Amino acid sequence: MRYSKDHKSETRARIVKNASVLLREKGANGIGVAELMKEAGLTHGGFYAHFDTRDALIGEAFAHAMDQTTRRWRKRAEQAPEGRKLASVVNGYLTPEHRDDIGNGCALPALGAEVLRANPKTRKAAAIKLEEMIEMISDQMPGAGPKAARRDAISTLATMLGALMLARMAGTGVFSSEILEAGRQAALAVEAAPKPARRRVASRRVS
Amino acid sequence: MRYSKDHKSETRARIVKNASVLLREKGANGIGVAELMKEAGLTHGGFYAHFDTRDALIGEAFAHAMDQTTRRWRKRAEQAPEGRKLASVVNGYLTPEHRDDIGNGCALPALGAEVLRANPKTRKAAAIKLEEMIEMISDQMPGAGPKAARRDAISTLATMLGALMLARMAGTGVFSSEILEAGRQAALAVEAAPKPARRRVASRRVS
DNA sequence: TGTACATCAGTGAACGCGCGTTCACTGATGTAC
DNA sequence: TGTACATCAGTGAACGCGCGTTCACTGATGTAC
Repeated sequence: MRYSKDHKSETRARIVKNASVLLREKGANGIGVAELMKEAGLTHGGFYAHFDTRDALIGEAFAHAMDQTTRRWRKRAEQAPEGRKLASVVNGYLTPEHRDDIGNGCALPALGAEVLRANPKTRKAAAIKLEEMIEMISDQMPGAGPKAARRDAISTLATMLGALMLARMAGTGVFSSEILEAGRQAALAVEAAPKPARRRVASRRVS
Repeated sequence: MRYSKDHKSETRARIVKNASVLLREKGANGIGVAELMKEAGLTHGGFYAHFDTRDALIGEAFAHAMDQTTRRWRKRAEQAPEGRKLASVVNGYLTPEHRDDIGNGCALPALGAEVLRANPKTRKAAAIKLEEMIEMISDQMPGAGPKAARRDAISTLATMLGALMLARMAGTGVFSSEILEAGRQAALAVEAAPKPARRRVASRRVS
């Protein structure tokens, strides 16, 4: 072989990694093959030696972004002392730094709406990875049973993701900081609260 | 005039309204001028008699979607009995019907990520409309002072928006329903809880 | 060891298509007289 | 009332540009002998 043994697979991995950042920043329709290859130090023609279509790369970039997100949470939880694991994830999530770094940040707020417009295979893969994320958070949820832990993991994740999105929409000023803070308090309250038996909510009323 | 007195302004309003639906469904890069005009029963050439550029319409469509969302919440709150106003908004929000109707649904989950990529004027307008939304929810928040009401309004909105996004990512099955239910419980718990003085959360730790 | 050939990651010109935008034109209806 | 003209929302052909994709080619290096 003309290059190092796995030169090609390394190039491919680099393209996917770069694409997952650009995907989060600009959305699936915002990134072009030429730009992607340039980012990897190559020219556009070589793209099809690595991927069948642009869409195939997009799918891989989605998966990469979600896996990266889960991996980051897991690492953060592992490094935190017992009883502070979930708080560590939440506090690392709702920060100005994360708010301002969409490309390297959580896949959910950046790609949640995008993934719905992707092809069925990509959507299915994303749903499975979302399951994994919830399980990961659920594992860090203190007290109560596994059922309550899962339910709280879902709502905590929803609050985190929602607060980050709102904070981004609010810009970078005090309004945005206020949102981050409110989100942190709510997310941390779930685990911190000495839970009274949570009463069942009245049956849903559809408008 | 050849047509009814405000025929042109009605046509214009129709284009904006249709665009705001398509915008939520397909994203800003997913809708073309020709498609938009066809939707309004016209041909593409007439577009520029109504808008300077495609981007100008996108901006108006963003604003329309957000205003429509706020208006819907306000109406729902007004129709609910005292003490059930926020619950009415939450219960109308986290439903399978809303989950499955992105085009006519809340602007936040559909456009939150999109708006960040829009031009500064549109972003600024969105931030102001987000303020209005939070105030609207805050007005329905029972108990506590105005400061706590605002904080709770923000976190409730974050949970609602986040849960709807997660539910959409999860598809339409039991996993998705589970997310809607967990989100509803968490959002309703904020107002339902006989709030003990909520302790301040320990200082933020940035990772 | 040296030489001819094979391999293949990457190059860059070219193609076709979609889309935003322009523009000369249409035709229905209001207005002037 | 009737006729000529003005207005203007909407039409549809055309243009230019960007982008996904194709393809013949390059050139560096491994392999056969």
